[in-house]
Amino acid sequence: MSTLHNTAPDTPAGNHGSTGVSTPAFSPLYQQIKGLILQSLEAGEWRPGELIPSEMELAARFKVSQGTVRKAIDELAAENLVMRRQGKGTFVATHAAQQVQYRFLKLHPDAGDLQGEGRAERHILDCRRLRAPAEVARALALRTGDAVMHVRRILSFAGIPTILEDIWLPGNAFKGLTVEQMSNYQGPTYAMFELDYGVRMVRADEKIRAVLPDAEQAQLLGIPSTTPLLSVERTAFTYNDVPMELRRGLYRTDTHHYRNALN
Amino acid sequence: MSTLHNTAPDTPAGNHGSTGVSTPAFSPLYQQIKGLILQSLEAGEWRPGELIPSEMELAARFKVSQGTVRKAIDELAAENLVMRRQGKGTFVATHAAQQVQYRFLKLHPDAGDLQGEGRAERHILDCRRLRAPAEVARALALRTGDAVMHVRRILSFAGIPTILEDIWLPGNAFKGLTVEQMSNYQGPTYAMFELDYGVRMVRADEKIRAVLPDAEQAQLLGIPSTTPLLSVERTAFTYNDVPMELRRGLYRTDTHHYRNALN
DNA sequence: GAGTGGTCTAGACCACGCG
DNA sequence: GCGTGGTCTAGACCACTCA
Repeated sequence: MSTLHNTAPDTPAGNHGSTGVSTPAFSPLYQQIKGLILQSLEAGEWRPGELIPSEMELAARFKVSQGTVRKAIDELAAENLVMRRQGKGTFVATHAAQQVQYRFLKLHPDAGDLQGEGRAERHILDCRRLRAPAEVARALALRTGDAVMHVRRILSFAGIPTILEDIWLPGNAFKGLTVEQMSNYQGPTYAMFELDYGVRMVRADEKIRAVLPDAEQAQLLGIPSTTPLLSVERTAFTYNDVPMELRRGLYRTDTHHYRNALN
Repeated sequence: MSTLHNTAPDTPAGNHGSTGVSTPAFSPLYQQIKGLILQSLEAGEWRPGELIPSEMELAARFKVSQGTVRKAIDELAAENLVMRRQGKGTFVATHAAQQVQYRFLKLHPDAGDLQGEGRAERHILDCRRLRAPAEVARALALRTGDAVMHVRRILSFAGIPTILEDIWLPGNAFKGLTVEQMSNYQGPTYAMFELDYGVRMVRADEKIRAVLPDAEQAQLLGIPSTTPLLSVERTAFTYNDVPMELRRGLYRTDTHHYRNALN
């Protein structure tokens, strides 16, 4: 029963690696519990949108107090991996959830507090399997030449083409992705990834630059190639910091802006 | 002793406004404690960088358990208003702290993992008092024509002018700001604001666009006016969401990029 | 009314920093 | 060795949801 306590005399559970100790690496119980819950999430024991066991149940399963499970879940909730709802339970987070749709999209219309404003219309230009260029392979932790899926699409708001996006996905995980799939699914693309491919994007990094479009890009967006655009290069990760998507967006910022909250 | 408990029969402390009740507005004890600590922070009872009373002391002061104070401080720490250090105590956050310097600056060199890389050299172009244009007044919650301080400066990295920045500050709070002050202070400008004006920036919002510089801007940065730049418009707030700075930066993104973490 | 998350308490013990 | 924040527990009660 004490395999988790690293204060236990014989079977400490901390990271007592057999390697030369460089860090004490004390890990509190609730962190270990968090790790176990995380494993279950990765393994798909509970799927996106589903209810996970109650705090009491988990406490019983792991032989710790409710408070300890609570603190573990607190952190998972802070990282948007689960969502708590008082009176109902704790749910596995999903991009399909109404409250957090388009969580990663930071482009907002300048005026419109009418953020509903009619969701983006998507126009898929291309969707094909190809060999990963060096840069894409690096971002996705693949080898150059490995199979990747590539999607190119345009997002329009109120009929105005606003975002030109290139998306690269690991070929293995996204085998068989089609234009129809990208077009027809209602709601966030990331929700479709969860549903159809069991891949849940958990966090992302973005690198932002100001650029001028080349002739093709300008033409696709219907703007002169002297209009400066935001280049947003996003790497999205699943559990365990595994990169699962590289996305390069060109954003028009004459009617929209990228909004960021600094804390 | 029970003025804080809104479960107390007679003197509930919740937001029982005399206005028509639209929200139950139940507010847990730890939130109320957080509010009280916040008041002390605003009032300057403890100054940036200073140690605040221990959890036990605060628990005694507010007549609650340590755990409740703890949860209040947890939230303050999560919002970067205080910093905990095990074994030492809890400190009022400051932009002068080594660990969080330039917390709001998201522009990073492309290659240099050498993030030390020699801090920015500042070149102050201008610093004068003037009457607030409409747009500035709106952002700072002033009236058009109210006095504001305006600073224009260039930040260079490795000798290359990279950021052209215009800063507007409320004239009242920043009376007497000089070029020398802006130039001479070593370390973050926000740390100087804390030290010399008792104004601590707590959070900020940024609106980002891609733009082309006008002739003057291009000349100041030493680039052709066909080079697209990042326009970063920041509103920074002190306690209580009071806006205290409007800043408009033009960032070169040929050698640097704006980095953002999406959670 | 039963079940879930949320709050609050009191007490014990641990890890850390410093004199 | 003391004081600080950090962890863990056990138990009571509150707020919310739903049948």
